[in-house]
Amino acid sequence: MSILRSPFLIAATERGFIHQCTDLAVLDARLTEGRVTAYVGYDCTADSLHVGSLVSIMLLRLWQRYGNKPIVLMGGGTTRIGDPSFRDTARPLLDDAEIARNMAGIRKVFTKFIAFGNDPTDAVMVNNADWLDELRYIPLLREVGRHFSVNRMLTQDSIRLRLEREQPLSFLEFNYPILQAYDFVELGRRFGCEVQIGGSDQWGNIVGGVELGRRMDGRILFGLTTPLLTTASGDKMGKTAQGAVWLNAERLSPYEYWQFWRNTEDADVGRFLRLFTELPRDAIVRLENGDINEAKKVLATEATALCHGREAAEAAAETARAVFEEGGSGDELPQTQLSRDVFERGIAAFELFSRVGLAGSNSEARRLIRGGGARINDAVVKDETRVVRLDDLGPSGAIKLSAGRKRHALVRAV
RNA sequence: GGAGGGGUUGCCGAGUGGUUAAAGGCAGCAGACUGUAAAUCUGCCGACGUACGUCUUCGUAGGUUCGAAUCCUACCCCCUCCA
Repeated sequence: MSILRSPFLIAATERGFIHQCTDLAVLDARLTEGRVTAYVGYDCTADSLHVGSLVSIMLLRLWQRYGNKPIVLMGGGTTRIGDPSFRDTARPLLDDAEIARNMAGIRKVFTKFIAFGNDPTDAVMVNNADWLDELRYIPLLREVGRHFSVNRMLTQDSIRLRLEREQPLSFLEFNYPILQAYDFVELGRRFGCEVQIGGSDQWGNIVGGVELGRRMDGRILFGLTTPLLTTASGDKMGKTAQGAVWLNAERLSPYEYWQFWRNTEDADVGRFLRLFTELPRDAIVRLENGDINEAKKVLATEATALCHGREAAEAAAETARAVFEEGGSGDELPQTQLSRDVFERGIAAFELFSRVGLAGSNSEARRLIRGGGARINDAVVKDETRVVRLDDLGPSGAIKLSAGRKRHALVRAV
């Protein structure tokens, strides 16, 4: 990584986006010549993406900001196969309806981060089902399959580890890398796409595409991978109390998203500011050298603004301030509405916690309360059968429930 | 098709007739300490029930037994080797 000249690669490197590149020097030269097209592919395994995908999304955004063209590839076809990379078990087979539904959800995420349209640097979104579905078997084997060495495929880490652990690998899954490689070739032909961006776990698949492009079309293609995101303590990033950190507001509210970033480990703050916000370098350096908790708030608000809009981010920040710094409450807390007669009749505390989702079951709610972790209107609940009634409603007409110090929710009677 | 090995609670992994809702580890939740951080310590960690308790779970379906994750039968799935 000596002397980079292209502004994009300089910025990407500086901000920590680059893990590996098939040929950094040549790509750098290529980027100084003019606009280049790159793609990232996403399989439609869920109806939203989560922060694990965010690094590549942010890199694609950076790519666009520096005057290059992004392609977002929806894996409508490859999702029907399932990427076996670094997994011990096959993905559950999704039917076409689910894939379509998931694709619609993922699409929404991208419009927040990438500008689509018809200008030269506007992004386009394509679906690999458009070409993969039409492939015929024998021609595919003859034109594409002959370029792949099974020996080599078996030695790729992404596959080898599965075999070494004696976990089943179906022929269906084994074909995934071939189809992903073919995607790259196809995008080269259709859009002049020269670069594939992906997570470091995609390295093998990406290199497969680069080589296939050279063999089939004599094209020079590039692969660029982003680092796998782990926290400073070594955990895979993106897990929270409720599960994955989704980018879709329907699955994870902006407030909860903000909270996720607010709880970043100290040691990760600088790294995350570079990757997940667009603050200039000197601003980040200033934050790093200042109050770490203030820096986390900035990180949370900036990252949330990119994903959910500035307004939602400010609202989340304000609620967080009210809740955590004043011990109060705020509009952005998760809210549940229960019918008024529930409170007229009275509802046991454990049931209430379970109903609003602060506990996964009545039993879990009981344990939470027995362990002293539950509070109603900031008062510790000592008896799990304590009955909650209308007069527990505060002046705002809501009851504030807390599970632990960080998880809060509001209940309203309607 | 043949031979051998294996399928245990979110994951890994003990357990070969009762005291086993099932060791241990990881993950998770809560408490303490803090700073909505990390590390550490403590408790919890199938469901339902105020509780004595009840129900469901050890690939599936039957069976033996007072009693089975543990024994028997059939079936399904996975791995390895052979054909």
